[in-house]
Amino acid sequence: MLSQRARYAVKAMLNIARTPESASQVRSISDEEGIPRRFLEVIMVDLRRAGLVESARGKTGGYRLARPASLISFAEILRTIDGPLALLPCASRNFYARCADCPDTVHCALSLVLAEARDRMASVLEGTTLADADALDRRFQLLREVA
Amino acid sequence: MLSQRARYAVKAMLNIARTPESASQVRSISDEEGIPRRFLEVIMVDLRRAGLVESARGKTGGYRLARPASLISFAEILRTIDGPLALLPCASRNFYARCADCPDTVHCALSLVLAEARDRMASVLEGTTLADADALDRRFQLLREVA
DNA sequence: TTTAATCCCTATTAAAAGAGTAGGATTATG
DNA sequence: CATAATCCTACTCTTTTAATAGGGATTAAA
Repeated sequence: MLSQRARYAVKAMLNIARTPESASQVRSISDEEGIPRRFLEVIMVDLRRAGLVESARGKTGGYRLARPASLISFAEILRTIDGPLALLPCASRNFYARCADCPDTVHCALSLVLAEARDRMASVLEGTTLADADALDRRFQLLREVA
Repeated sequence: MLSQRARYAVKAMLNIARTPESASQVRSISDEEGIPRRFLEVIMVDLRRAGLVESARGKTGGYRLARPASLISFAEILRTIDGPLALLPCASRNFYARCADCPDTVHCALSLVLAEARDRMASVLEGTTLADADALDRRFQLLREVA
Protein backbone atom coordinates (compact mmCIF):
# COMPACT_ATOMS: atom_id res chain seq x y z
CA MET A 1 0.00 0.00 0.00
CA LEU A 2 1.10 3.51 -0.77
CA SER A 3 1.65 5.91 2.06
CA GLN A 4 -0.52 9.00 2.32
CA ARG A 5 2.61 10.98 1.47
CA ALA A 6 2.97 9.15 -1.82
CA ARG A 7 -0.67 9.70 -2.71
CA TYR A 8 -0.32 13.38 -1.96
CA ALA A 9 2.87 13.52 -4.01
CA VAL A 10 1.17 12.04 -7.06
CA LYS A 11 -1.79 14.36 -6.73
CA ALA A 12 0.48 17.36 -6.38
CA MET A 13 2.53 16.36 -9.41
CA LEU A 14 -0.62 15.92 -11.48
CA ASN A 15 -1.84 19.30 -10.30
CA ILE A 16 1.41 20.96 -11.31
CA ALA A 17 1.43 19.17 -14.65
CA ARG A 18 -1.96 20.65 -15.42
CA THR A 19 -0.57 24.19 -15.68
CA PRO A 20 2.87 23.99 -17.28
CA GLU A 21 2.80 27.66 -18.25
CA SER A 22 2.97 28.99 -14.69
CA ALA A 23 4.50 28.04 -11.38
CA SER A 24 2.16 26.27 -8.97
CA GLN A 25 2.19 27.36 -5.38
CA VAL A 26 1.89 25.06 -2.41
CA ARG A 27 -1.03 27.04 -1.04
CA SER A 28 -3.14 26.58 -4.15
CA ILE A 29 -2.17 22.94 -4.62
CA SER A 30 -3.09 22.14 -1.04
CA ASP A 31 -6.41 23.95 -1.40
CA GLU A 32 -7.33 22.28 -4.66
CA GLU A 33 -6.25 18.78 -3.69
CA GLY A 34 -7.22 18.85 -0.03
CA ILE A 35 -3.72 18.31 1.30
CA PRO A 36 -2.54 19.90 4.57
CA ARG A 37 -0.36 22.83 3.50
CA ARG A 38 2.48 22.34 5.94
CA PHE A 39 2.64 18.64 5.18
CA LEU A 40 2.73 19.23 1.45
CA GLU A 41 5.63 21.65 1.85
CA VAL A 42 7.74 18.87 3.31
CA ILE A 43 6.77 16.50 0.54
CA MET A 44 7.62 19.04 -2.15
CA VAL A 45 11.11 19.42 -0.77
CA ASP A 46 11.62 15.67 -1.27
CA LEU A 47 10.37 15.89 -4.83
CA ARG A 48 12.69 18.81 -5.52
CA ARG A 49 15.71 17.03 -4.05
CA ALA A 50 14.90 14.04 -6.23
CA GLY A 51 15.02 16.28 -9.28
CA LEU A 52 11.36 15.92 -10.19
CA VAL A 53 10.38 19.57 -9.73
CA GLU A 54 12.13 22.92 -9.68
CA SER A 55 11.29 25.64 -7.24
CA ALA A 56 11.34 29.41 -7.28
CA ARG A 57 11.19 31.46 -4.13
CA GLY A 58 9.78 34.88 -3.50
CA LYS A 59 6.51 36.52 -4.21
CA THR A 60 5.76 34.88 -7.55
CA GLY A 61 7.51 31.68 -6.63
CA GLY A 62 6.23 28.13 -6.76
CA TYR A 63 6.94 24.77 -8.34
CA ARG A 64 7.29 23.56 -11.92
CA LEU A 65 8.06 20.15 -13.33
CA ALA A 66 11.78 19.72 -13.86
CA ARG A 67 11.04 17.89 -17.13
CA PRO A 68 8.14 17.62 -19.54
CA ALA A 69 5.25 15.67 -18.05
CA SER A 70 5.79 13.03 -20.70
CA LEU A 71 9.16 12.22 -19.14
CA ILE A 72 8.05 11.78 -15.55
CA SER A 73 6.74 8.33 -14.72
CA PHE A 74 4.59 7.22 -11.82
CA ALA A 75 7.34 4.80 -10.85
CA GLU A 76 9.76 7.63 -10.27
CA ILE A 77 7.40 9.55 -8.02
CA LEU A 78 6.43 6.53 -5.97
CA ARG A 79 10.02 5.40 -5.58
CA THR A 80 11.07 8.86 -4.43
CA ILE A 81 8.53 8.94 -1.65
CA ASP A 82 7.96 5.32 -0.63
CA GLY A 83 11.15 3.62 -1.76
CA PRO A 84 11.26 0.28 -3.59
CA LEU A 85 8.36 -0.98 -5.66
CA ALA A 86 9.38 -4.58 -5.03
CA LEU A 87 7.86 -6.63 -2.24
CA LEU A 88 11.27 -7.50 -0.79
CA PRO A 89 14.65 -5.78 -1.06
CA CYS A 90 16.10 -8.88 -2.72
CA ALA A 91 13.57 -8.47 -5.53
CA SER A 92 14.28 -4.78 -6.05
CA ARG A 93 16.28 -3.32 -8.93
CA ASN A 94 16.73 0.22 -7.65
CA PHE A 95 17.12 -0.59 -3.97
CA TYR A 96 18.57 -4.08 -4.08
CA ALA A 97 19.76 -5.65 -0.86
CA ARG A 98 20.18 -9.32 -0.15
CA CYS A 99 18.10 -10.88 2.59
CA ALA A 100 19.95 -11.29 5.87
CA ASP A 101 18.89 -14.89 6.36
CA CYS A 102 18.86 -16.07 2.73
CA PRO A 103 22.44 -17.18 2.02
CA ASP A 104 21.95 -17.82 -1.68
CA THR A 105 20.02 -14.89 -3.07
CA VAL A 106 20.12 -16.04 -6.69
CA HIS A 107 18.84 -19.56 -6.14
CA CYS A 108 15.74 -18.66 -4.14
CA ALA A 109 12.27 -19.37 -5.46
CA LEU A 110 10.64 -16.64 -3.40
CA SER A 111 13.07 -14.05 -4.68
CA LEU A 112 12.48 -15.13 -8.28
CA VAL A 113 8.72 -14.95 -7.99
CA LEU A 114 8.76 -11.57 -6.33
CA ALA A 115 11.24 -10.23 -8.89
CA GLU A 116 8.97 -11.32 -11.71
CA ALA A 117 5.99 -9.73 -9.97
CA ARG A 118 7.94 -6.53 -9.46
CA ASP A 119 9.00 -6.39 -13.11
CA ARG A 120 5.44 -6.73 -14.35
CA MET A 121 4.17 -4.07 -12.02
CA ALA A 122 7.11 -1.77 -12.64
CA SER A 123 6.69 -1.96 -16.40
CA VAL A 124 3.25 -0.40 -16.00
CA LEU A 125 4.39 2.28 -13.59
CA GLU A 126 7.51 3.07 -15.59
CA GLY A 127 5.53 3.21 -18.77
CA THR A 128 2.87 5.61 -17.58
CA THR A 129 3.73 9.28 -17.31
CA LEU A 130 2.10 12.35 -15.85
CA ALA A 131 1.22 13.34 -19.41
CA ASP A 132 -0.64 10.07 -19.95
CA ALA A 133 -2.61 10.49 -16.76
CA ASP A 134 -3.34 14.13 -17.50
CA ALA A 135 -4.66 13.30 -20.95
CA LEU A 136 -6.86 10.61 -19.50
CA ASP A 137 -8.23 12.86 -16.79
CA ARG A 138 -9.05 15.56 -19.34
CA ARG A 139 -10.99 13.05 -21.37
CA PHE A 140 -12.93 12.03 -18.27
CA GLN A 141 -13.59 15.69 -17.58
CA LEU A 142 -15.12 16.12 -21.04
CA LEU A 143 -17.36 13.12 -20.53
CA ARG A 144 -18.61 14.56 -17.28
CA GLU A 145 -19.43 17.88 -18.92
CA VAL A 146 -21.43 16.16 -21.63
CA ALA A 147 -23.41 14.11 -19.17
CA MET B 1 7.15 -4.05 0.95
CA LEU B 2 6.10 -7.24 2.67
CA SER B 3 5.96 -7.33 6.43
CA GLN B 4 8.22 -9.66 8.31
CA ARG B 5 5.07 -11.59 9.21
CA ALA B 6 4.33 -12.22 5.57
CA ARG B 7 7.87 -13.37 4.85
CA TYR B 8 7.69 -15.75 7.78
CA ALA B 9 4.31 -17.00 6.61
CA VAL B 10 5.64 -17.85 3.15
CA LYS B 11 8.67 -19.59 4.57
CA ALA B 12 6.53 -21.58 6.96
CA MET B 13 4.14 -22.61 4.19
CA LEU B 14 7.03 -23.73 2.01
CA ASN B 15 8.45 -25.66 4.92
CA ILE B 16 5.16 -27.44 5.51
CA ALA B 17 4.75 -28.15 1.81
CA ARG B 18 8.07 -29.97 1.82
CA THR B 19 6.73 -32.80 4.00
CA PRO B 20 3.12 -33.46 2.97
CA GLU B 21 3.18 -36.92 4.54
CA SER B 22 3.42 -35.73 8.15
CA ALA B 23 2.21 -32.82 10.26
CA SER B 24 4.76 -30.05 10.78
CA GLN B 25 5.12 -28.62 14.24
CA VAL B 26 5.73 -24.98 15.01
CA ARG B 27 8.81 -25.81 17.02
CA SER B 28 10.56 -27.54 14.12
CA ILE B 29 9.48 -24.96 11.56
CA SER B 30 10.75 -22.13 13.71
CA ASP B 31 14.05 -23.91 14.25
CA GLU B 32 14.57 -24.71 10.60
CA GLU B 33 13.54 -21.33 9.26
CA GLY B 34 14.89 -19.13 12.00
CA ILE B 35 11.54 -17.70 13.04
CA PRO B 36 10.76 -16.81 16.69
CA ARG B 37 8.54 -19.65 17.92
CA ARG B 38 5.95 -17.62 19.77
CA PHE B 39 5.62 -15.22 16.89
CA LEU B 40 5.16 -18.01 14.39
CA GLU B 41 2.39 -19.51 16.50
CA VAL B 42 0.36 -16.35 16.08
CA ILE B 43 0.99 -16.29 12.35
CA MET B 44 -0.06 -19.92 11.95
CA VAL B 45 -3.37 -19.18 13.60
CA ASP B 46 -4.04 -16.55 10.94
CA LEU B 47 -3.17 -19.01 8.19
CA ARG B 48 -5.48 -21.57 9.71
CA ARG B 49 -8.37 -19.15 10.04
CA ALA B 50 -7.87 -18.23 6.39
CA GLY B 51 -8.25 -21.89 5.47
CA LEU B 52 -4.72 -22.36 4.16
CA VAL B 53 -3.63 -24.93 6.73
CA GLU B 54 -5.29 -27.40 9.03
CA SER B 55 -4.16 -27.98 12.56
CA ALA B 56 -4.19 -30.90 14.94
CA ARG B 57 -3.68 -30.39 18.64
CA GLY B 58 -2.19 -32.64 21.19
CA LYS B 59 0.98 -34.59 21.38
CA THR B 60 1.28 -35.60 17.74
CA GLY B 61 -0.30 -32.42 16.50
CA GLY B 62 0.97 -29.90 14.01
CA TYR B 63 0.06 -28.26 10.74
CA ARG B 64 -0.71 -29.56 7.27
CA LEU B 65 -1.70 -27.77 4.09
CA ALA B 66 -5.45 -27.60 3.76
CA ARG B 67 -5.10 -28.25 0.03
CA PRO B 68 -2.47 -29.68 -2.30
CA ALA B 69 0.51 -27.36 -2.64
CA SER B 70 -0.36 -26.93 -6.30
CA LEU B 71 -3.58 -25.19 -5.27
CA ILE B 72 -2.09 -22.63 -2.88
CA SER B 73 -0.81 -19.49 -4.52
CA PHE B 74 1.59 -16.92 -3.18
CA ALA B 75 -1.09 -14.29 -3.67
CA GLU B 76 -3.37 -16.03 -1.23
CA ILE B 77 -0.72 -16.22 1.48
CA LEU B 78 0.38 -12.62 1.09
CA ARG B 79 -3.18 -11.35 1.05
CA THR B 80 -4.01 -13.27 4.19
CA ILE B 81 -1.18 -11.72 6.15
CA ASP B 82 -0.63 -8.29 4.62
CA GLY B 83 -3.96 -7.52 3.03
CA PRO B 84 -4.38 -6.08 -0.46
CA LEU B 85 -1.75 -6.52 -3.14
CA ALA B 86 -2.84 -3.26 -4.78
CA LEU B 87 -1.13 0.02 -4.03
CA LEU B 88 -4.39 1.72 -3.10
CA PRO B 89 -7.73 0.32 -1.88
CA CYS B 90 -9.46 1.78 -4.95
CA ALA B 91 -7.21 -0.39 -7.14
CA SER B 92 -7.84 -3.56 -5.18
CA ARG B 93 -10.06 -6.44 -6.30
CA ASN B 94 -10.25 -8.39 -3.06
CA PHE B 95 -10.27 -5.43 -0.66
CA TYR B 96 -11.87 -2.74 -2.78
CA ALA B 97 -12.77 0.53 -1.12
CA ARG B 98 -13.27 3.86 -2.80
CA CYS B 99 -10.98 6.69 -1.85
CA ALA B 100 -12.50 9.11 0.63
CA ASP B 101 -11.56 12.20 -1.35
CA CYS B 102 -11.92 10.86 -4.90
CA PRO B 103 -15.59 11.40 -5.78
CA ASP B 104 -15.51 9.57 -9.09
CA THR B 105 -13.64 6.33 -8.54
CA VAL B 106 -14.14 4.97 -12.03
CA HIS B 107 -12.97 8.00 -13.95
CA CYS B 108 -9.65 8.47 -12.17
CA ALA B 109 -6.37 8.09 -14.00
CA LEU B 110 -4.42 7.20 -10.88
CA SER B 111 -6.87 4.46 -9.99
CA LEU B 112 -6.68 3.03 -13.50
CA VAL B 113 -2.89 2.95 -13.58
CA LEU B 114 -2.63 1.34 -10.18
CA ALA B 115 -5.30 -1.21 -11.05
CA GLU B 116 -3.39 -2.20 -14.17
CA ALA B 117 -0.18 -2.46 -12.14
CA ARG B 118 -1.97 -4.57 -9.57
CA ASP B 119 -3.39 -6.92 -12.19
CA ARG B 120 0.01 -7.53 -13.75
CA MET B 121 1.62 -8.22 -10.41
CA ALA B 122 -1.29 -10.30 -9.16
CA SER B 123 -1.27 -12.51 -12.25
CA VAL B 124 2.25 -13.61 -11.33
CA LEU B 125 1.46 -14.17 -7.67
CA GLU B 126 -1.84 -15.90 -8.41
CA GLY B 127 -0.18 -18.09 -11.00
CA THR B 128 2.64 -19.33 -8.82
CA THR B 129 1.92 -21.98 -6.24
CA LEU B 130 3.77 -23.54 -3.36
CA ALA B 131 4.32 -26.58 -5.57
CA ASP B 132 6.02 -24.44 -8.22
CA ALA B 133 8.33 -22.86 -5.68
CA ASP B 134 9.07 -26.17 -4.05
CA ALA B 135 10.00 -27.76 -7.37
CA LEU B 136 12.26 -24.84 -8.16
CA ASP B 137 13.97 -24.96 -4.79
CA ARG B 138 14.59 -28.70 -5.14
CA ARG B 139 16.25 -28.09 -8.48
CA PHE B 140 18.47 -25.43 -6.92
CA GLN B 141 19.31 -27.87 -4.17
CA LEU B 142 20.50 -30.44 -6.72
CA LEU B 143 22.67 -27.86 -8.43
CA ARG B 144 24.31 -27.00 -5.14
CA GLU B 145 25.06 -30.63 -4.40
CA VAL B 146 26.73 -31.11 -7.77
CA ALA B 147 28.94 -28.05 -7.30
C1' DT C 1 12.91 50.21 0.55
C1' DT C 2 9.38 48.24 2.68
C1' DT C 3 6.21 44.59 2.43
C1' DA C 4 4.14 40.50 1.60
C1' DA C 5 4.24 36.19 -0.26
C1' DT C 6 6.76 32.51 -1.32
C1' DC C 7 9.95 28.42 -0.39
C1' DC C 8 12.95 26.29 3.19
C1' DC C 9 14.81 24.01 7.44
C1' DT C 10 14.65 21.73 11.95
C1' DA C 11 12.02 20.09 15.74
C1' DT C 12 8.25 18.12 17.88
C1' DT C 13 4.02 15.55 18.68
C1' DA C 14 0.43 12.03 18.36
C1' DA C 15 -1.24 8.10 16.61
C1' DA C 16 -0.80 3.80 14.26
C1' DA C 17 1.57 -0.22 12.75
C1' DG C 18 5.02 -3.84 13.30
C1' DA C 19 7.64 -7.21 15.78
C1' DG C 20 7.86 -9.99 19.28
C1' DT C 21 6.76 -11.84 24.22
C1' DA C 22 4.03 -13.90 28.19
C1' DG C 23 0.87 -16.73 30.57
C1' DG C 24 -2.14 -19.82 30.61
C1' DA C 25 -6.22 -22.63 28.53
C1' DT C 26 -7.34 -26.47 25.60
C1' DT C 27 -6.68 -30.91 23.52
C1' DA C 28 -4.80 -35.30 22.22
C1' DT C 29 -1.64 -39.17 23.00
C1' DG C 30 0.69 -42.60 25.58
C1' DC D 1 -2.42 -38.43 34.67
C1' DA D 2 1.80 -36.45 32.48
C1' DT D 3 3.36 -34.58 28.45
C1' DA D 4 3.52 -31.91 24.47
C1' DA D 5 1.30 -29.86 21.10
C1' DT D 6 -2.02 -25.93 19.41
C1' DC D 7 -4.74 -21.88 20.80
C1' DC D 8 -6.24 -17.39 22.77
C1' DT D 9 -5.76 -12.79 24.82
C1' DA D 10 -3.22 -9.26 26.18
C1' DC D 11 0.79 -6.72 26.55
C1' DT D 12 5.35 -4.28 25.55
C1' DC D 13 8.66 -2.04 22.81
C1' DT D 14 10.18 0.15 18.76
C1' DT D 15 9.61 2.22 14.39
C1' DT D 16 7.01 4.55 11.02
C1' DT D 17 3.64 7.66 9.55
C1' DA D 18 1.00 11.86 9.52
C1' DA D 19 0.82 16.18 10.65
C1' DT D 20 2.05 20.64 13.05
C1' DA D 21 4.97 24.60 14.66
C1' DG D 22 8.06 28.33 14.47
C1' DG D 23 10.84 30.85 12.27
C1' DG D 24 14.57 31.96 8.55
C1' DA D 25 15.88 33.00 3.67
C1' DT D 26 14.54 34.83 -0.72
C1' DT D 27 12.44 37.58 -4.09
C1' DA D 28 8.96 40.29 -6.73
C1' DA D 29 6.18 44.01 -6.50
C1' DA D 30 4.05 48.30 -4.26
